[in-house]
Amino acid sequence: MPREASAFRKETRQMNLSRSTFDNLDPQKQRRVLDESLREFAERGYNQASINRIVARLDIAKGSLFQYFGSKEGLFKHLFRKAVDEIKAPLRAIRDARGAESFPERLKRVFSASAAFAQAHPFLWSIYRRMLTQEDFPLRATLLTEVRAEALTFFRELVELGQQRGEVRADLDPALAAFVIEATLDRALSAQDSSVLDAGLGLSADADTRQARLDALAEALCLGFSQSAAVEGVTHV
Amino acid sequence: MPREASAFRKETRQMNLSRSTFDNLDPQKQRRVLDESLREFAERGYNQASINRIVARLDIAKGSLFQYFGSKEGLFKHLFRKAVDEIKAPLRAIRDARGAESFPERLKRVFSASAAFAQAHPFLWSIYRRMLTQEDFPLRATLLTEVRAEALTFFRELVELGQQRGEVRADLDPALAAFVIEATLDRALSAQDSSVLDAGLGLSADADTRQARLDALAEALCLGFSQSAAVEGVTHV
DNA sequence: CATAGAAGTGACCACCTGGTCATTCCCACG
DNA sequence: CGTGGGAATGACCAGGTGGTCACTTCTATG
Repeated sequence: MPREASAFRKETRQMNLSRSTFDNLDPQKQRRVLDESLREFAERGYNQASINRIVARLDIAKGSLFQYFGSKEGLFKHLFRKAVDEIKAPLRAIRDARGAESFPERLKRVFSASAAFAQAHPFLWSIYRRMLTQEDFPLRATLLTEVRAEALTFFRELVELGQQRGEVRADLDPALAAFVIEATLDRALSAQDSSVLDAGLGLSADADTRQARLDALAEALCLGFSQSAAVEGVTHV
Repeated sequence: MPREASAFRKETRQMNLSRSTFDNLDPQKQRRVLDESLREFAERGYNQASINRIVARLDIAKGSLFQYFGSKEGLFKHLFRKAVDEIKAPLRAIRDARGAESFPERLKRVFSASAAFAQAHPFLWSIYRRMLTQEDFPLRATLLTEVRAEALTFFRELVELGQQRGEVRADLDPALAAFVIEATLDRALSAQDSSVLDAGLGLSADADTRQARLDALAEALCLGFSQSAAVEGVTHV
């Protein structure tokens, strides 16, 4: 750590930017600190996460962490801000991937892309899920509204696009459909890490099975449960 | 509290059953203790729940609680056992409500009955949800296999019954449909207490709107998203 | 009334938490 | 070399936690 770290020090010194202590740190150290903290929050949730534990694992003085972020909450906010940005990017990528695919194909693609993201960034995903369900995070309302609105809007637009193409029932409420999609996807993603949540569906099994089950879920949402024409008269109003 | 309490004491003494201290208590006191503890666990989750706070609210010595239940975990398990029973009962009631209704009607009925239960027993519902998503409860695995398996089985049977009646597509995987139903319902019930989860759908609005939205959700699941026949060729394998 | 045995009590314990700050260390500069 | 100033440190703090236990209080009974 000495060589490059001191080189970086020199550089910052020369630029004489008086940023915060943490910003002046060797980027490698920054990453190490952030990664370990993220892991702790992801594994334990906000309240159970322990600064002492983080510091011990980093082999760093406790005072340092507080010098960097001011407080536990400050550390968490810093982490989360970064996470939100990292989550937004791939979501946008999927949205902007315009293709000639049909609505069901697109939906399947979104499902598997999301699953891949959740698996590639387990800590981010874990923190997001904890915030959704755990109530006592700082800034929960603000952050959640922000992220969730983005996700629901994304799904809504997907549905609306399908309607314009005539692939999705015109009388379907896009917001409602988005709600169902998000609920199903969320549970499916949770199930892939937890066989007890999976309950035998196969989402926590090997990659192929999982993929097949995700596709089947998307398809079930598209086709619906009902035997085509027969029931429509009964159910509609 | 003196009169009836001492009468109860006498009674237990006469039966000379040497049950646990807590069992010998005046039932009213038992209920008070259980209710307040349930509330604490529901509001804070297992780890954040504080024995000190419970005891203070009950105006009881801390030693007493530990005499009753041995430990924090003991108290929780006691609570939990009672809760599981109370959750199972209404589920069975709904299942056994046989009628001539069509599948979509039944599904709507299940949705609104569940919503009613969640509203009538907010503490039970809150603990159930916390355990579903929070990992660090004692007995979590037990709960999930016991209660959730029951719920999923229930939904699966509902779907299978619909298939026998020819109301539900025969090629639909009942377990998969149950998964979607449970995911949607769970999100809907969570949304009714939290406008941030609701995100404008109307589930956290007044009773009428909520009811309408729940019905609409059930209907969307039945009809599916796709424009009837057209898409089927594309999506199915 | 005396008493055994159960119920009730709260000071106390070890441990852990987030947070502080006087001090020391480090190193680029003049 | 000496020095200025940012980075690093860890003993220390007040407060909260689950849990203990020697003690008192109650009361149904002989």
